[in-house]
Amino acid sequence: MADVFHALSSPVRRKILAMLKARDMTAGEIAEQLDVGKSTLSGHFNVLKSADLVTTERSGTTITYSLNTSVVEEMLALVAGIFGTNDEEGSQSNDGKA
Amino acid sequence: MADVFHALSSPVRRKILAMLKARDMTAGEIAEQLDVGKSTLSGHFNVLKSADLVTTERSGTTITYSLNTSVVEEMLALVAGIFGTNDEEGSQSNDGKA
DNA sequence: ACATTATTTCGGTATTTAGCGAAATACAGA
DNA sequence: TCTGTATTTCGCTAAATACCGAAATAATGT
Repeated sequence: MADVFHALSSPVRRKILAMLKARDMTAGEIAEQLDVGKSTLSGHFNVLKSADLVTTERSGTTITYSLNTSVVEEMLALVAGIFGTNDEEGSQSNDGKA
Repeated sequence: MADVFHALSSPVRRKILAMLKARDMTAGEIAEQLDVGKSTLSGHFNVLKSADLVTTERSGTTITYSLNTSVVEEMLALVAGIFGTNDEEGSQSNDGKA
């Protein structure tokens, strides 16, 4: 999952992850602390979910977000892949432009 | 340096890094293999240099790019900081939006 | 000084991203 | 079913990013 990097490239999203590291939180709680609109937050959550960095659990009307620490392993492996000595990155799919 | 993530978020840039892992290359060599314009490549190189992921060395008219593996350590530390158990990330500077 | 080669900067367009507020959806309780 | 609360989706705008080709810059050799 390469777009973990994209997910991590936003300061707002990194902040969300840092908050989630401390404890699970609902979207509303996070929105309050970050003075960013809830709709904007929702977009960030989608990015984080797509990257599999957070998991959600619904409890009534509220949805609680939790950090998915297991993905980090994959990410570190990916980084090690780029900078390490294996030869897997040649198959990283060309961008297919022109 | 947080924008290492931004630098790594582009598939083209990851590919450049993977190529550079194999051997040092000039901008022209990389441009040939990636079928992306040289001017575009130049932009990517700036991003990679800003993130300190590559170093350059001029030899006559050609500039050779090399991978700067030492930055990876910092990056992994940053990742560990977000997902680990220290409490440093609260100080990640608020985005100063509104 | 001129020509050649390598790389970058410049001007431009198209796509993506972040952000907002308002409306829509989802759920639970009365 | 209606109300209230929580979250997401829907236009929309502004800023950033990627891309190109052409022109400019840098370095070297003649």
